[in-house]
Amino acid sequence: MDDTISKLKALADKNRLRVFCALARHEELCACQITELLQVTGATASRHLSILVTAGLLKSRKDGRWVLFSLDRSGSGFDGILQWLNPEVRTSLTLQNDLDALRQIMEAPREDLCRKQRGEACCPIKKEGPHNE
Amino acid sequence: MDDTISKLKALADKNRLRVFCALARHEELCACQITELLQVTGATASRHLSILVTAGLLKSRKDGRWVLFSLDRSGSGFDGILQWLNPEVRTSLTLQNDLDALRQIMEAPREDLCRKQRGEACCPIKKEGPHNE
DNA sequence: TTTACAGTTAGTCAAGTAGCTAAATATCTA
DNA sequence: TAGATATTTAGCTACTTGACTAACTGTAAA
Repeated sequence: MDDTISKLKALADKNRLRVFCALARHEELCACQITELLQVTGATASRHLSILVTAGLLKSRKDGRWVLFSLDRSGSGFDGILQWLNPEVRTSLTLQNDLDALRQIMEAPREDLCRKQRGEACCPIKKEGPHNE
Repeated sequence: MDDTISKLKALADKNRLRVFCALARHEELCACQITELLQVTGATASRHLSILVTAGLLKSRKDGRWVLFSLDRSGSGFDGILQWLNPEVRTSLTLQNDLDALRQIMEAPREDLCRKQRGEACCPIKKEGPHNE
């Protein structure tokens, strides 16, 4: 039961749900891409990611100096989660905007993306747009 | 999306998850039965119930001086939630114990149950048992 | 072997939340 | 109507959590 509650808690946060849904559409994303998507500090993104990994919802692998995250589909009840959330991904404006943003984030090489993440904004990501729901 | 997060937040609490799972097996329960199940004050139970109702997971109806709660199956993605949680209900010791406790709680008439909920314990509910998981 | 940089961990703060008691709001019964 | 009782609301306290900055740990390139 504690396991289930961990999963629910992990998903019961807007930023973490955004990450999870983004990974339902993109096989793998690195930490800096997720940081860029959420528009939070790298530390904050890292914390969210570790919560999702600990809950058994994501898994990660190292690739040189990058860490790549993806859904961990092995967990029990995982299909139920996806079945529940899939309509959400299709209809939520926030999540749709995320997919648009991700498309642009992934166009830039990761090196460029991360270059000045702890300085000024680096990437010409179109912000704004219909974002209320 | 906020709607989904509300549901996730509502379920991401042990006591509320217990209530939800109890109602997945018993069509209707009144507030005092749930209070007895959770072993918290009536005020605390009421708070949890209102969170579940606000999230659209439960609905309630008045029956005289009692308020009866049941699952609100009309919400989008509700089946996904149940599909996710069903294995949990079958395997969690806590939830199995809850079902045992409920059987006894429902044997007593509600009047007896509630009579001294704000005094000493009223009902011979067998506590203890295998409760670790 | 420096230097740069991707990512994590530690520490802090503000906001949110679960529990309680006490008080308020129905509803039934004598 | 008065009193008992079922539930909710209000107010408090302790704990949790999401955000940040700063410091630390790898890894890769100059």
